[in-house]
Amino acid sequence: MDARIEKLKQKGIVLTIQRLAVMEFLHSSSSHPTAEAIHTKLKKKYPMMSLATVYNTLDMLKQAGEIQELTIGNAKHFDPIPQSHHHFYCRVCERILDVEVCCKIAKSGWVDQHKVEGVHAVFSGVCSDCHQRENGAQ
Amino acid sequence: MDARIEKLKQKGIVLTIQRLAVMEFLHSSSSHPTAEAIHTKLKKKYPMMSLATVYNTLDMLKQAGEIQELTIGNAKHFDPIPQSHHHFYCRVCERILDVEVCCKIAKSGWVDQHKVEGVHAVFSGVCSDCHQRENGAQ
DNA sequence: TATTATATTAGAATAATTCTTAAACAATCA
DNA sequence: TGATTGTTTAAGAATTATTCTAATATAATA
Repeated sequence: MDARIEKLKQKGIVLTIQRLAVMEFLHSSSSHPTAEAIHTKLKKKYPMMSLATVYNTLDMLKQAGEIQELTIGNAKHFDPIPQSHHHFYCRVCERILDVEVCCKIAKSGWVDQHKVEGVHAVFSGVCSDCHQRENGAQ
Repeated sequence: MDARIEKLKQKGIVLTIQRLAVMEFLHSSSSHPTAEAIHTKLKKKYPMMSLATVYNTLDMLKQAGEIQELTIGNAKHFDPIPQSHHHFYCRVCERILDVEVCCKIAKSGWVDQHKVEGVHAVFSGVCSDCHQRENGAQ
């Protein structure tokens, strides 16, 4: 966490309680929360925390290249890992999880004559936790 | 088009001018328009056409499995091909195009111990048209 | 500590989508 | 064909997610 704070300081970004709280929460969570979810959670600890501040902070972190925004389903989710990677949406627990796979097509640089600069895949199905819960006892 | 109309009739769906217009427009367009874009276009031919009707019709077609909804960027786009396939977003012309590739990872059925039921990839970069325009003359 | 610039809050504003309700329409039946 | 019935439409109200506004609070710096 300290390394991240240092990095933001060097970029000339003012560090506030609210900003640190949003950053810390994002990094402690593995399910890629929405702005609303972040606000709901943080309001318990910091009752004055405004939803607008959560949006502002997320936007600032995005601009600074510290996080990325994912549009999955109907909501915007925030991912503390800014590097491009793929995701898995579990239809049972509705969490969004990181997956570590590499798209060979994107790596080649071309798809159907189009020049590829990036790719984001969202897999969907049943995550390992939910699958184990459903089938493990049998 | 007639086959599609027949299919909807068999599903007990009432066919109206508005619904046919939305269907026809979607199938004639290759760039996966938003509800707003469909409405704007159709209003020229049918001035009474309501945006709510466009949304209703798209929702109905989605429920009927005739189209699919794509959330790409900040907007919802509609795709007349309901079968799962992947897309390419061109950052120059901002169109969304179909690409025909197969994800081997999804095909295997598993990713990082999660059970995969589907996958949707969005490639981004410069489409072949724009790339040719930019580099073709050199 | 005083200054200055930036961030925060609360609530207003906006945009996309959905809901509501009376009127219009399509399908069915007599 | 005409009446009936249930469904769809249009217009605008309502809702939801997000962004903007402006006064106050806070952080960094001198």
